[in-house]
Amino acid sequence: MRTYKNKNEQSLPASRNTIQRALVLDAVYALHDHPTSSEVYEFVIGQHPHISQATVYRNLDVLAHKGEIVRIDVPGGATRYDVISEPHYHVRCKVCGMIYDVDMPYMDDLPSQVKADKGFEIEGHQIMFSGLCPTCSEAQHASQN
Amino acid sequence: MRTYKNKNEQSLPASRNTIQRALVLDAVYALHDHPTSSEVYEFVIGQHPHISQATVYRNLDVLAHKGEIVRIDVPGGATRYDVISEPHYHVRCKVCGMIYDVDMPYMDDLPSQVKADKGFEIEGHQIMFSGLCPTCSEAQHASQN
DNA sequence: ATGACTGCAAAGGGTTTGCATTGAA
DNA sequence: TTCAATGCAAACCCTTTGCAGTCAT
Repeated sequence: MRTYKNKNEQSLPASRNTIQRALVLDAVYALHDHPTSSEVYEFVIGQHPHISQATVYRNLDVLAHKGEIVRIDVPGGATRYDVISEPHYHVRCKVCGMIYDVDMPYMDDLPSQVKADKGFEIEGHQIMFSGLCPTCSEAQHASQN
Repeated sequence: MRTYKNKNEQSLPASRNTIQRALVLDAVYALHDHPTSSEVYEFVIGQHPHISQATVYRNLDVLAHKGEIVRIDVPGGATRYDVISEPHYHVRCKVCGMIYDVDMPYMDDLPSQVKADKGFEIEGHQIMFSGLCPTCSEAQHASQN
């Protein structure tokens, strides 16, 4: 079972190493493909049947705030989580909603290209491409006879 | 009252010019600052008290599909709508959730920079910056004594 | 006359919250 | 001993849907 580490102890309340939290962290690593909160829940249920959904959601949130995992807020869809890795962008299939990583250099300097005329302090950015995944693209062509 | 025009008649069912639809279109133009669905609803209620929420939501969807307005799916927040304009990017204030336009060139060629090794057909992209708006930034500094 | 559109209310998906209890430190 | 974390259920926000009645064409 993955050991829990608190990277940002300064600003966050003391945390405890509970079985539930470790299982949630494990699940995100085990599922690795941007699981949604409920996919994490379903996975954890398999190992710890009495865990409640609220605990899973709370722990995903706590782990994301601590920097143990990354939260991906999906426009118009369920929140997904990812393991820590190099910053990168995502594509979302319009049809099935699946999220994939995109092979493209990360633009660290993008925020600096924004003319901050309004006094907005820009901290980060996300790029979400949209399109058709190979599976759905195929299905669509097939259904057109 | 704004006149309703159907730009994509080929693929969509015949549509009718109802008072409700015109009011919804008007509201998006009147509010102009990326109103959420419910902000549009609240606005329209002022002029047509008996309109139902479902009608407003349905019309926003219809108008977006017809290309009369633009839908902005906000990660982790309510859907917003915008008038038609040049494609552009947005910043979202982490604290108040308000969306602002960003003054930065639109990168038409961005999808072409993605290595389409997986057979993904990329059609579009959205960039959402995140940060602190001037108002919330000020409030935060003030609260730190 | 037809069927797109409306209003209403109910249901839906995803997430959060209140609260009494438990358990890691 | 303490208070962060848990489990449960209910509440929450935003959105969609079913359906009978309406009205633009």
